[in-house]
Amino acid sequence: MFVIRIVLNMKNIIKPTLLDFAILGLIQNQPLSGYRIRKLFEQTALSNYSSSPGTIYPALKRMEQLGLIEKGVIKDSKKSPFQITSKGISILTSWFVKPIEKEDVEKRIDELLLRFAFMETLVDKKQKLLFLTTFSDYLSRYIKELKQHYHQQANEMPLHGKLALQHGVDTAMVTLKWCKKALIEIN
Amino acid sequence: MFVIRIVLNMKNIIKPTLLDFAILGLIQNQPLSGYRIRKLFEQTALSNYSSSPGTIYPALKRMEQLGLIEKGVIKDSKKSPFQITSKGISILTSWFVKPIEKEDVEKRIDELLLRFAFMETLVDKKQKLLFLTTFSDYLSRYIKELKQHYHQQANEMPLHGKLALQHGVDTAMVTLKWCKKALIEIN
DNA sequence: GTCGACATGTAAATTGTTACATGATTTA
DNA sequence: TAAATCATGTAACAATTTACATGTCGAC
Repeated sequence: MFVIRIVLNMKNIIKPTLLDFAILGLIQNQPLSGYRIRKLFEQTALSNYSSSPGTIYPALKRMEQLGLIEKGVIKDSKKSPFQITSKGISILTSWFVKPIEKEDVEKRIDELLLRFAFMETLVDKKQKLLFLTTFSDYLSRYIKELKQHYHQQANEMPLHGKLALQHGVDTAMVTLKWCKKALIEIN
Repeated sequence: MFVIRIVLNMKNIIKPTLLDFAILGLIQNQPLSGYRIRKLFEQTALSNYSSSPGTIYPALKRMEQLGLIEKGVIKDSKKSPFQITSKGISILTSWFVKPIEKEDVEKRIDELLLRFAFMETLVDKKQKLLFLTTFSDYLSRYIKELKQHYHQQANEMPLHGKLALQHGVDTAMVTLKWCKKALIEIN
């Protein structure tokens, strides 16, 4: 039996990776060369993202082809660092304001933190507050779930399992506290 | 110019992925089918690891070929869940007792927690204590570094940058506290 | 007898890692 | 002038995601 597979590879749907967003976030304010980006990734430790050339340079090429970044020319210099395009800004902004989901809070805290870290200039105060309150709400619910799970299962769980789960609760709680703090600072 | 590239693809050096270790950890005590493993990954939420069939089944095949797991046969049942082999146990154990490095604490906390969560039965108390104390030590140093970084750079940092960094400090500190608690519980 | 859960897989595309390779410029 | 750092890439490989595909079994 023959199956004709129609691939809907819509080129207008751009789905950058976390690494792509991290790069976009870094260059949103000032142009940076691939090398500078790598160094920032190494140093700031904010990132789990690899800074190896085999990661950064292909990513830059990819994003240039997608029109998210472009090579800028600097007078009196042979350097041509990458700068963000308006398309890049719009993609980055829509990442910032994308509604937070349950799963984000349970599995992708890092991504949420990255979004927050870079959203300073591109979104307004209202959006920032919405981000933090939604984040808080999902965190509260998640913590409740974890605690419930703990109390129901604690008897049958091995010690190390309990402790690992406890770590999950602890970090979720401290993140919740952090949200409250951040809400105050933003105001 | 011709270059003869000698590829040292030593087959005796097995480097399982985190997903592999998570699976090994799950089946170390009881055999599980691929499906059961997937469900556990979905439910326990302990894991960021994907539970899609395209992830789990190839991983199981890989590990079976490496001799880390094998299909066990259950009487009165057509099911043949995977069980860990002695080779699997030894690989898993050496992962547990692998010395913790600075980078692990700074970038791979998740992996450390996973190691801890599964090491209960396969390593002795001394190793567990060593694990936690080393973890603590690196965490303390890391927190010091982060705080130093914060105080040096805080003036020039944008608000969101400061807050994100603060979150890093907060979670590192809560993890340190967790280590102390766990040390007491283990004793 | 259909729906949902159980159960296991494959294929293509994408991503990321590791290792190699090269050359310019600065600094000691 | 040698070493270190700046700077940019490629190639081979390994791993993951997404989507497709199939079949069984029990419940209602």
